[in-house]
Amino acid sequence: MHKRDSAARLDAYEAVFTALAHAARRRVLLAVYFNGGMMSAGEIAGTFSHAWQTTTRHLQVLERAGLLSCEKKGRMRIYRIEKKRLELVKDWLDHFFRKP
Amino acid sequence: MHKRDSAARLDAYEAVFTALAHAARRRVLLAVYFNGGMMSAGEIAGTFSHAWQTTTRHLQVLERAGLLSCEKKGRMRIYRIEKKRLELVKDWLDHFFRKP
DNA sequence: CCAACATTCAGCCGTTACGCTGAATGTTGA
DNA sequence: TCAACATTCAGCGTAACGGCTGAATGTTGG
Repeated sequence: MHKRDSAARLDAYEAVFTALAHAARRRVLLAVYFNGGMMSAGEIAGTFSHAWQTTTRHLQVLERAGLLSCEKKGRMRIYRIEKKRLELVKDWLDHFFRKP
Repeated sequence: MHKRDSAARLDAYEAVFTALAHAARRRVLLAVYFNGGMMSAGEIAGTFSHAWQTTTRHLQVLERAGLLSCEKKGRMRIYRIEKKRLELVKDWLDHFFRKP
């Protein structure tokens, strides 16, 4: 199980850091967070000037990375921020800041 | 000065998150850190299986992002980790974890 | 001075990222 | 039922990324 877990963790790092690499996706996370942690795809797309189809793809990247989860609510999709997943980044950083 | 500072900060985020987006570059930072914070380009390249010219480019990305600094020492180049710059990531994360 | 060495520079090349647009899907309200 | 709406899917072009290789640069020891 060790091997699997650490492999999974490596993939998780990969997904999370890749997701955070784009300014638009970082902005999405901030927007959702400061909107109370939940926002519909349309609201999110509305905060950007580029085509909402483009935002859709960013949302998918964030969801695949586990940084957003989404729930269908009628004809709209509500995205929720997954703060826990952001802690992966914290964990990685702690390699450098942890006291000996 | 406010405008300039915040613009610079945005660029800094961009550079840092982009640099961290690649597993090889994250590995470089960890390697340097656990080697006492300093390592020559050759030593770093030695920890990878791909051509060292490829590592060179990764090192440049990290240096441009301010995550590594480098000092010429004779015929070798010593890279030092810039922990302070890593704190930018911490700062960004704190948006989500700061107590109200 | 010169050969060996440490490293970078320049350019090729296949793959992926990200913007766009034009459908398609699925849901709601009248 | 049907039109309006919210959202995603599929495909296209361009630009960037990351691997490679073949030089070029600069430094050292003998």
